[in-house]
Amino acid sequence: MTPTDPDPTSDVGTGPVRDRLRAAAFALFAERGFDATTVGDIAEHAGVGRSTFFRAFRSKEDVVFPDHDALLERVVARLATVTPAEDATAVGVHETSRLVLDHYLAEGEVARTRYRLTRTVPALRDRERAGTAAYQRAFREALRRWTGETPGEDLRAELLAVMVTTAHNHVLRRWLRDDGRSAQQTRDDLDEALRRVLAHLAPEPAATGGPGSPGSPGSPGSTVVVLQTGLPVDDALDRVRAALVDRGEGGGPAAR
Amino acid sequence: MTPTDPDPTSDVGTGPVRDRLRAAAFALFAERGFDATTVGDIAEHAGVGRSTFFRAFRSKEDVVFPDHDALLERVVARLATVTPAEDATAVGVHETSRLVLDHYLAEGEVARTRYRLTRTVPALRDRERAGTAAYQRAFREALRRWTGETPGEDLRAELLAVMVTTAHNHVLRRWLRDDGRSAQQTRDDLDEALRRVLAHLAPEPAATGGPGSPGSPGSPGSTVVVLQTGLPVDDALDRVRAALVDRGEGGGPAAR
DNA sequence: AACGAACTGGTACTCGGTACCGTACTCCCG
DNA sequence: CGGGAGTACGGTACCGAGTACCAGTTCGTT
Repeated sequence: MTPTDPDPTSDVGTGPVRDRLRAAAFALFAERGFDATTVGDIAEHAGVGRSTFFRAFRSKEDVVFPDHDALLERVVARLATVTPAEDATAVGVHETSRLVLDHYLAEGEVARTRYRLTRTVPALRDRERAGTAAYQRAFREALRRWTGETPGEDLRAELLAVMVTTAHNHVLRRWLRDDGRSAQQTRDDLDEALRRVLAHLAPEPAATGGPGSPGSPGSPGSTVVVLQTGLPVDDALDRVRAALVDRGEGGGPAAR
Repeated sequence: MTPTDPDPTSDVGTGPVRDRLRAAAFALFAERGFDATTVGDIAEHAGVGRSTFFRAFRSKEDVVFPDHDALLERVVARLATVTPAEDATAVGVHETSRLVLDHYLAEGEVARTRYRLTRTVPALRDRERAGTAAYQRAFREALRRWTGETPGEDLRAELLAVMVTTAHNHVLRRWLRDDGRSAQQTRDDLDEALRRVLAHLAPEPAATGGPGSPGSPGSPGSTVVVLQTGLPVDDALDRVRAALVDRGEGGGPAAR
């Protein structure tokens, strides 16, 4: 009598109906395109009623983005373990990003099909943007816990978060386009891209060296020195010493 | 007889009807909220028919984002003059970003009202994301012309574009939240934020020391060394020397 | 006066999404 | 074996955004 529809806020749920609906949807999308395919078409093609479709998926677009929420939860959970130590933050962000990449790599051709759709249909494009925005938010909040709440530091957390997701998506898209890059090569690409990005983790990387740019002191992190390539080592060390003494600091190279 | 509806692809067009519609829309949005306001309500409240609304605005959301396209065109036009010289790129990006900021500053309370709406309504949130994505694309293409087409350089253009728009939106949002920051202070904030970002314009700042992480060699740029704070200077220099010799490099601190 | 362009209102339609109702099936407990 | 109770499903009705189309009005021009 009293209908007890299960969990309308989540579209998770395994069942043959759900699979048939997804298969029918992708078949019709490939045949007529996304916009020209109505929900009624999909349901009819799967042999179920229209109501059943909306019970299995929250919306028509959700057929294309099935387990996005679950992955996001895993990301948030992983980032929750990030501690305010620089190294831990770096590896935490790195591993979380790797987690997302591996998810899509495991999807294989499914991910590529979805990519082709998102590149074509504006509605799906927007939907994917919302997804990456959710990831950015997760990374930003995690980084904010480390960088603190000072306005200047606040921007840095936002920049780092956006850089991480951009680097990840860049590498991922390259694989999705299928340029013959293997999964392992793609993972290596992510490692290299994130190394470039996470070098900016150190506090105020733009404030080193040149006179007149003091940079924020304190914060139990590290100092970044930018060296030009091609000079003798001893000469380089002299300048490093001068720069360090000038700022009243000392340190040892952090192994990263 | 034969209907000659003007330019359905653009919603630009000045007229008293359009203004009345916008006024009525914002009044109703403030009163009942965006979702609870139907297009029929807006039209009725403005004293026109429902068809007239869709002739003045492409969609219900377009009432909130009126001249977005025009601003984007100005951005693209300004960025088209960016030349492949480092300094010219920096000032070009800087000035373009400033152009966008000034646009919103000139809007005043209108921009703040829109901001409040976009923070509340998910549909408008998505719409704004699409807008920033368009800006990012414009900056990315402009920067790509400078950084070239090599895959590694490609990522750098994307990172810079996303950093620029993020920094811009960061300071803009701070003003939109109305924390008592004046327009001139906000412009200064943008200057400072963009200085931090555009410092990364230099080629390949990311090859870091540390054993086991080789980093990309070559590339006539600079080397970044991360130092932990709190150690004696001499000890630090020993480690720096070891790291440099290990990589077969030398350098001097770059003034940036 | 005639004519056409531009603007407008109204009607009808499509489609995504929601709410609700009734029903068939299954499982479980007495 | 029989009867609730929960669950999954189909069907219907409805709302609102957006589109297509038609018809009336005004205005300027010849």
